[in-house]
Amino acid sequence: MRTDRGTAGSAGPTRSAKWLRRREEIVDTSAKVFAVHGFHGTSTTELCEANGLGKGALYYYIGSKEELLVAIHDRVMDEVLAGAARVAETGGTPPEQLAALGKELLDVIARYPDHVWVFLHEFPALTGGNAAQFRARRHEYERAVESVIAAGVASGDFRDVDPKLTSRAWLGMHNYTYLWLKPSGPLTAEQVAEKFADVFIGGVAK
Amino acid sequence: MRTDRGTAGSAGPTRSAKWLRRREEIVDTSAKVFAVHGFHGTSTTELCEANGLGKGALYYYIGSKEELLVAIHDRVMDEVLAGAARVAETGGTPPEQLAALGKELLDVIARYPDHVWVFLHEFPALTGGNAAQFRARRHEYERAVESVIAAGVASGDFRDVDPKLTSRAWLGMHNYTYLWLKPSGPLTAEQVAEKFADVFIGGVAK
DNA sequence: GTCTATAAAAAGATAGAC
DNA sequence: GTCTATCTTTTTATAGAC
Repeated sequence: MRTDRGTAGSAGPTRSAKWLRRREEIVDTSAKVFAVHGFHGTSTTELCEANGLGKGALYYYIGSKEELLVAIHDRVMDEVLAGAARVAETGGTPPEQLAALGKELLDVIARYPDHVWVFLHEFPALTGGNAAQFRARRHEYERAVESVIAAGVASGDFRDVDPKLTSRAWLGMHNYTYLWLKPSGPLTAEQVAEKFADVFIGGVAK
Repeated sequence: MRTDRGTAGSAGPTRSAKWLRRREEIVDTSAKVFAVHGFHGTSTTELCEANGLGKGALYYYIGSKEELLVAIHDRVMDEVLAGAARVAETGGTPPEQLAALGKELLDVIARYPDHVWVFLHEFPALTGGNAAQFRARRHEYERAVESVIAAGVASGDFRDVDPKLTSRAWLGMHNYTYLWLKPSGPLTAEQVAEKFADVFIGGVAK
């Protein structure tokens, strides 16, 4: 499930476990800086300072600044899609699945606040194939949400709402928590997800 | 209600109506470019091309690139706060007021898609006093939404929900439409607002 | 008002020593 | 692996002609 583009995929040279670990650290630290100053607003010099490295050392781990952005996006999409897969595997009624999707999504947002911030703000900075691959994965997730809502309409659990429009409402409500949801609380991701499910599922219920 | 910082406020020189009109045009055109490439991702050279001006001419209308960003944020906040003021003036029950707030907000998002995109993505690029003033106005609006929800709880129209958390859910659902709501449709802002009100108000109703 | 030319600083990325 | 020095390009902004 985890993507490997730009790390140790079959295209590039094989790297040591130590190199891979250090690279992960660099990605996570850089996400924090990008979340504050933005992708284009962050210089490679700033990245070097944040990571405690010189230019040469930084570029020993990355091929370009954009590669960091790709890794951050992949991290988020890996986690989000894994959550959706767990929900699909567990099954349950459409209302149960929608509630479970909310819990999984807010869990990712709370665990990776910086990565998610970057993901939601800087995706237009991805270029070429990187942008295309990201769009495809984001679309895949959004379609999964839409499907659960459509299933709820079909089962009679939900009113006859428009699945696309309603999934967009649901996504907005949940994604927007990136602005204030923190792992430190006061509310946990699970508590927020439950309150959101009360409102949203109550609002679409027959 | 309209702010004047950086245009023809009492601090700077008085400008002709023609100069002010041209400046507004430049702000609107620049919003379009910022919405695509981001604030830091857009060079002044790009802004010159988009506006059909040379460097010298562009800087005849603006003091700095950030001044454009301020004007874009002010445009959005002016419109959003004016909408909230209209709702407060009209009055009505809390559910009616919340529905009216949704209509007003989506109307702004549909009429100023580029400005709103910039507003939601690039507000961290504002510096110093510009950032502080923006945060205050955004906060003022969010408190207005929160108050209507608190009033609904007090009146018994809504369940005993947490006004802060619930206002955040509402804001997310509505603000997130910036990604897909267009003046060209297929759905109008008003139609979307009605569907959203059905879900949200139904979900918090007693 | 708008232009061209240019200043002065900062950007992303690389080279080569250690 | 990490450093310093540097290359090349691009950046924001200004000067001064017209």
